Amino acid sequence: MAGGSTYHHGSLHQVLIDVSLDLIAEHGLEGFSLATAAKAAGVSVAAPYRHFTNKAALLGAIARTGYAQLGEALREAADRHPDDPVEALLELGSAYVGFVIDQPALASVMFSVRGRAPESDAGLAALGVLGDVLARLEAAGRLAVPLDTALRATWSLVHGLAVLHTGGMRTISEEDAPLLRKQVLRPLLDGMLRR
Amino acid sequence: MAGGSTYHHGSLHQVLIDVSLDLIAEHGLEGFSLATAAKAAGVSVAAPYRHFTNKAALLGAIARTGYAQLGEALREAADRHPDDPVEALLELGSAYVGFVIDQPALASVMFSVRGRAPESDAGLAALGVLGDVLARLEAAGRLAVPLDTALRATWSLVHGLAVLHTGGMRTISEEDAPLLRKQVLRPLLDGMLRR
DNA sequence: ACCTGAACACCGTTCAAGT
DNA sequence: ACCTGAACACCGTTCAAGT
Repeated sequence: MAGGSTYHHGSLHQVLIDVSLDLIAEHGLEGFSLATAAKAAGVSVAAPYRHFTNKAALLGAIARTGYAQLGEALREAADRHPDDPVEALLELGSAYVGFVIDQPALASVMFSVRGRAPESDAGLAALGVLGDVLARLEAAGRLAVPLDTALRATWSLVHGLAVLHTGGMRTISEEDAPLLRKQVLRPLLDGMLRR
Repeated sequence: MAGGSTYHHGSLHQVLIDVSLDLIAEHGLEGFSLATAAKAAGVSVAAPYRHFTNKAALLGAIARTGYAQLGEALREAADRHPDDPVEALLELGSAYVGFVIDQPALASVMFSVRGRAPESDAGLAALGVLGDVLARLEAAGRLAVPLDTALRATWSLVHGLAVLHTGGMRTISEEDAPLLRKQVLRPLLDGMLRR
């Protein structure tokens, strides 16, 4: 009772997120339980309910941080080619696939289940980076299809690559990043562009 | 005891598969339990274990039937254009997306979790149809990238379209099948082809 | 957005026992 | 690839009670 008790450590919210990602990395999303997360955080099974309304809310919070990180990664990638939107688009695709491959646990939460995330602000912001690059292409008269179609097509392609990889399908792997660009992203996305 | 007792009805295996798909369609894969499937089939919770080693095995069996159906659908699609592999490829892509959109419960099982299915014979057979069409394109000197790269790229694109749609993202929907072909599949897959 | 302990309903799985 | 009933461990969630 005297002095700085750690009884309320005040950061359980974040601790639960961190600990959950570790557990999901180790046992997969299926094998993840709120009970083990609570135990790993050193609190009772009921404690998480002070910070998240339920298990789905915890996973939703994790997904939102994931989309924030993804958005940052995509923005950095796009900014690497401020005056060449075609290169920026390829960089974006590589970054998307790379993010998912580098953070499979986080990605599994982001991409799991019903409307988990792209509907969140962070999810929309991440997509917005792609939309901006495509808008630049459209402004330059280089889009051969409507902008929103281009967005969905691009997103689908990189999402499919990432998801099949995560699911154990050896699509194009980390070491093959240049191959991914040259043999997949460049030819397919080129098809969407006017020369 | 006399005559045709239905006590052992002998088809519990199939009944469980059917009933499970109904339940998954209604409550999603998350909300699906072996216990409710057993109840819906009119047997005790332990009965399914005579037919499937565990819940994962039941879902695996469902996934395999799904891949068999998908393979059939893809074969039919490809056969619609026996002498035009480019058209066959587009038809294949449409069929893949259409299958997932038409059977979301089945697709959610097929595409869930760890190595559920493409490793199965049925899964490989389904992919084989795509491989055959691409091999015809290669033989005609029309592939601009290696065959296995083309396979993974094509699969990724249609899988991404399907998966984002299932996840609630309005990609290109049922009514937009011609749009899907003209504005997504044709331009992007064209990029993979030599003219 | 405080944490614990106890409780409840539900689920996956096993096992002895019954046809 | 027989089915049931009972049991166990585990999990999500709630709630009264404690700091």
